[in-house]
Amino acid sequence: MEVHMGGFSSSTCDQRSEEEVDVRKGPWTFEEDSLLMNYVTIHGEGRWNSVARCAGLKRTGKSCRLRWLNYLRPNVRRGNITLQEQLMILELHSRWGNRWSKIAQYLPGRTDNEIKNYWRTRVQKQAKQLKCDVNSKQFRDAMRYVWMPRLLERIRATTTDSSTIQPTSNLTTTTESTSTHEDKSTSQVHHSTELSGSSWDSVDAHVSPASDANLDNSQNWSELYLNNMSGCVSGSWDWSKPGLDINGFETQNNNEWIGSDESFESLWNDENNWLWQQQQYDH
DNA sequence: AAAAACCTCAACCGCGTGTCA
DNA sequence: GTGACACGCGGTTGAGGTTTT
Repeated sequence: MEVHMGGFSSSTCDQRSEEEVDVRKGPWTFEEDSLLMNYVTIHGEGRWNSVARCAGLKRTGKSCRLRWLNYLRPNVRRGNITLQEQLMILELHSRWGNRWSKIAQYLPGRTDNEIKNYWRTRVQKQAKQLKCDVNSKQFRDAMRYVWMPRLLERIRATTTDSSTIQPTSNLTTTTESTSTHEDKSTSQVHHSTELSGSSWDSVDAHVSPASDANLDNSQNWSELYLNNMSGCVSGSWDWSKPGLDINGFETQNNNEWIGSDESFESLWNDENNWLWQQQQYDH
């Protein structure tokens, strides 16, 4: 379906749209990237079908939009998902499910596509290895009471300034009282995962998505979030709160993103062992 | 060294929603 | 109110890279 809308309607655009018949698919070339980058830099985002035509690209508007958002857009973060980001993904997914774009709002520079891929390749793989559904209570509990506390500990270990992260004592206790304590797990997990649609909306109203303007605040932003998370996974988090109170994060000082990815793989290996042992124990 | 299996992630697709004439 | 179109989202695919056998 070829669309001829207003927007960037110049004579050259009109001419091109008449000539255009074939649409390119597949990986983008350097030349295409350059064309799109230059055009959007000058004219701005939006009207993607027009962008495709006027920039001289034989691509669909959709394809241009996706390429821009996931790759060319400034401040796109690439590379391994950090421990902090993993933790946030787990937590936010427990609240919102597969609302990737929503989750991505709280991970500056990360795209919904990246988060979605992370979830599918890493998290769902874990569930598969445990032979349980990713949405099952068993797996959710494992995430909340084993995996997330472990992540927090890892984060603490890699954080030079530990003053903003709570002591591990809480976490250790939590880890030791994992899914064998059914009642405790149940009450908390249910609070986090069985919110009604309207509750979700009220959560939205209390949380400020990270914007391009505060990308550089990511360290303190994540640290403050993690402070909340420490309470959350250790059981001291008050689930009756309407949402994450992270509005203030946006006013924090600028700092580099903390943590490293060096223990990323070992974390997963550790986690495999933890979860596997947990499952064996439960059985 | 080569083949097979597995993993990652960029990109596509279909659908729902918003906007505008 | 309705239709056409743009946009955004989530699910899915498959090429290419990596690891295992």
